[in-house]
Amino acid sequence: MAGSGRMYTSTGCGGVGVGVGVGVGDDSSNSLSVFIQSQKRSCSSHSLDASFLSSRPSPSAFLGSRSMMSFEDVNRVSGSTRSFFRAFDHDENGDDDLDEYFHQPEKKRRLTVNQVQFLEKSFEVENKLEPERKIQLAKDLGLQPRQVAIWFQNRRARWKTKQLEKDYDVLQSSFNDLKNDYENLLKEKDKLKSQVLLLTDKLQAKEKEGSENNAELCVANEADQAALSEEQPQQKPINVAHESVSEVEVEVEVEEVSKVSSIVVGKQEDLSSAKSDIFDSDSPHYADGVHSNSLLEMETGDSSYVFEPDQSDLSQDEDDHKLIINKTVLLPTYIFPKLEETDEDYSDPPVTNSCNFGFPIEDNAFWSWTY
DNA sequence: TTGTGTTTTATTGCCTCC
DNA sequence: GGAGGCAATAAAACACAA
Repeated sequence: MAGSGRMYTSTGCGGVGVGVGVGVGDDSSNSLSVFIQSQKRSCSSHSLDASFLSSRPSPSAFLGSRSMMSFEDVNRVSGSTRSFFRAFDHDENGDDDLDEYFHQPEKKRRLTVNQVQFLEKSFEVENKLEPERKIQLAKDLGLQPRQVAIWFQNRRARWKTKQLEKDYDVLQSSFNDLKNDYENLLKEKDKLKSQVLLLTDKLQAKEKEGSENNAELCVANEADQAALSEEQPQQKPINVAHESVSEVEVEVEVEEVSKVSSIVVGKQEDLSSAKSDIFDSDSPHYADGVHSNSLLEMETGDSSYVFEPDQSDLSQDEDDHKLIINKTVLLPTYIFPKLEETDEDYSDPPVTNSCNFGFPIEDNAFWSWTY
């Protein structure tokens, strides 16, 4: 044992190296040697070991036979007899062993099963030890108060370790869950990304087609305008104005599509950063189903991007002028209704609302990350 | 029986609280 | 300043495979 012991005089414990205290209690007539000799005569080697261990006949523990005998039923249930005390099983040199024992420095001895059970129960009630309880427990168990305090201290340390292991397991499993979610969302994102590219190509093709028609219309309008100007020179040509607006709007639409595309496609970094936010998923930020729309508004600067089922018909069998549609509905209908064509079946989600575009509500985190 | 890893008991030094 | 808690550590006791 390294160094000198810390002396706890106030608790009355002897600590290491206090000296052999023999029978100073109410049953002081029972000297240590008498006690041991009687045990040797009446007990098997095991019970001798048990009784001896339970009463902790260490130099510091033998401060009185009262504490020595106060704890009942001290059979040591488990444990081998490989301990130091096996020496007492040999009758022929028992006295020599006793002398040898008491000239040896203090040895550690484990508490009995019953002592430990008693302490465990007490620990369950309260894991901190007030002085009164410590004294009482020490009395009940035939231990030094200091031993009880040390046991509680070590027990608290073990409890803390176990608790940390539990916490670690919980965190580990929740991390794995979130990791799986994240990987699924990445896959989903890639799918959407390719869809956006496809639709952008489509849109550009339509735009090309539209401008060709516009050119034809312009030629026709010029002829009309010439005829009309002859009749009503003051009147402004309505069709021309209409068509010039159409051109502008087509441009606006293309810009908006690329804008939204970049929002969807260019959010790879956001997903990465969202990784670190995963651990804050309790935040209402991620539970807000409307949040995605709000973010989209912020990105586009247009509060009119409310993705509702669009009544506009963008099919090609309509007049080409139908291409020019209010931008408030054009983009969503170009991009999102096509989701129904994907492998994923969103047609019958478990829970949906008007803000999650038909995605299962639990997938809303995706939108929080993407937008 | 022995070597080795684990558990338990105990010590030490530092810190906080009263 | 003393009491008590905690982290780190030592060392004995114990379990178990070879």
